[in-house]
Amino acid sequence: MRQVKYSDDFLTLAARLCYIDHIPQQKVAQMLQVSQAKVSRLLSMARERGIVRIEVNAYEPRNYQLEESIKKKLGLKEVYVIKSIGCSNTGTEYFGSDIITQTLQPDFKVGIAGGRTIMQLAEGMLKSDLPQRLSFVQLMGNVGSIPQATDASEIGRKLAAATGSFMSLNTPVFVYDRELRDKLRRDPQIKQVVEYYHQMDVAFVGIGIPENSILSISNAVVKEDALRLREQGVVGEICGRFFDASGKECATDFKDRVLAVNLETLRKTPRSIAIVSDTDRSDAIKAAAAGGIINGLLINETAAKALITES
Amino acid sequence: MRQVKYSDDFLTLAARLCYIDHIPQQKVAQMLQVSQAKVSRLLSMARERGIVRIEVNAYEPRNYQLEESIKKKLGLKEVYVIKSIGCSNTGTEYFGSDIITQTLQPDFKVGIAGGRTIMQLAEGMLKSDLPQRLSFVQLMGNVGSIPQATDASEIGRKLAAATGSFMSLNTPVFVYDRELRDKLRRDPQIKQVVEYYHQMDVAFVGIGIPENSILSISNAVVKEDALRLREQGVVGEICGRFFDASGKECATDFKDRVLAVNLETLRKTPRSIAIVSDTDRSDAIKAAAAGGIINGLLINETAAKALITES
DNA sequence: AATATACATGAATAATTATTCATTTTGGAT
DNA sequence: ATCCAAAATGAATAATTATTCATGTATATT
Repeated sequence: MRQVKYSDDFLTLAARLCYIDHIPQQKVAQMLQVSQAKVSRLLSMARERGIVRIEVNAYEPRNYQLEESIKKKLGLKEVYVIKSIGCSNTGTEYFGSDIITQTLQPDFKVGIAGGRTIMQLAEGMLKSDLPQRLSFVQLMGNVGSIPQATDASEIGRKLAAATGSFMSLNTPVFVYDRELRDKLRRDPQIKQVVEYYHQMDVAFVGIGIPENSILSISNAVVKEDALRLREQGVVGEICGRFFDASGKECATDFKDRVLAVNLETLRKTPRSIAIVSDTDRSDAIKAAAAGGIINGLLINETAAKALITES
Repeated sequence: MRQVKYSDDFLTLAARLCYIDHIPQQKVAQMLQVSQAKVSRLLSMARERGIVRIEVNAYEPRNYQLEESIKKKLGLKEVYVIKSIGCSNTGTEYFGSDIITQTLQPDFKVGIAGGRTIMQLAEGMLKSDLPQRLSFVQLMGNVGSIPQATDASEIGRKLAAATGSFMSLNTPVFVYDRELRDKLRRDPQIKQVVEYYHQMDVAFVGIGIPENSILSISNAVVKEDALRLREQGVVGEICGRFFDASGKECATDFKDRVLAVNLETLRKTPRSIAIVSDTDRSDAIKAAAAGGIINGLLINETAAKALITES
């Protein structure tokens, strides 16, 4: 084992010249008779050893006040409102994912829906330190035959690769008719998944509206469908299940053809958390909360304000 | 006046992402929906506002222990030993200049010799915050007809340009014979300079040896001269004046031809400080101290160790 | 309102910093 | 001593950051 090569004194000198006197590394290199590359390395060592400390005031990503308002108004157990910065919500996923990740514990069984918002959440979670041995389970069938990054299966696979396992639901989200749906539900493999739903510690779902969701984007629900759904009293959608203003699943033509966790199961899951980033979901969120489909919400400030302001 | 455009919160966010999470500015720019240039500016603002603080352990450039040893051994009033770092002494001038500059006060009358070491000192001083209205005076004539950066006149001019004024000694350091020297000394302009010497608050001089000094480098003193000087008891040189081990000026053929402050004047100057960076000057330094030609010393650690170790 | 002025902005670019890679050095282990 | 593996090194290069510059925008002043 080689002894420590560089004295604190030497590192302190390099650090002082670069960080206090703002002398470029090239010149410091001349002064110290080493290469610029080494100065860069010395500085990195100095930071590691704590000779250089870069401190930044704490940034508070959450708007606690709004969180409390929403908790109260919608009767939710947990609400996270992520501050919107600039005109974008890009930072939202960054902090949102981190906050959500911190609420997970090793060996948790985690339900995962599909959609853009959940995908972004997952991407952020992968950058955080995920707990060990998480079990992910796919909450809804796949939206099309061509795998999409927004599919619950894709998202679950990636998460599981980082920590733990993944149980997939190998079906489309909507099948042709009720008969096929029922047959699939009797399949042992599918049954196993559905049983697993009852053991979830937490479920992460997106909230859609007839006109705008991953289903409409992929044309699983087209404009005419949306109109009809609205006529049938639909206010929102979770995992391909459409519900009315009271949070009850509506009797639509999709209801008998959907393969996904059912709303009653979500209602019984200890933590059922909706992840929302759009501002046009206020009514859907309220309905889901009213019906107890969700008891938690991760939302950005802009959407949260819309939620509080409207109605 | 425009109001403050960016909230602390926004700057804190940018700073946090860059400095804590180490996300490159380009990506932070996307997250915040601004250009990378702006992120760079935001960070600069954050540092300015104190939202980001970069702290470095204090670097101590001086070796106080050696300073005390040398003070005691040579009976000097002020000694500054600058730590040597790596194999070079480049950092020495950097810190040495700064320390010396801090001992100067506005309106000081400062004597300046020539030579490489003094030149480097001056270069460093120019980078420091010099006090107002310093008067510099040239302690020795010029070494050649072609202006050199190491000439006292060049050094003084530069310093004066930064703060205050400069009085030059418009003569060669060595003239042809005694008669010419004496005539020059009677010249009113020269006399004025010499009179000024008596008012100096501090003098900065280099210390040479016959074989190695700015005089030998410029061939004003050649190898044969050096040999002869050694035979005549010369141990060191300050401002073209050669002295023996007791610090008394030797009766050499240069003595009658030199145009420079005389050693007696230096002896009476409140602060007469030698700047030394080479290790082969130990005997010369001791002699100058013994004779009271200098009462102060700025030296690097390597040379200081040689000084303490030898004899 | 019209104009001037200072400030703000981002694209392009310059400057700086970090990393890669080929080579050398170092400190053991024979 | 001789060899080996690990670590260190700097030149070249890639990546990142800061600055310049041309243009746009807001504020103040006629």
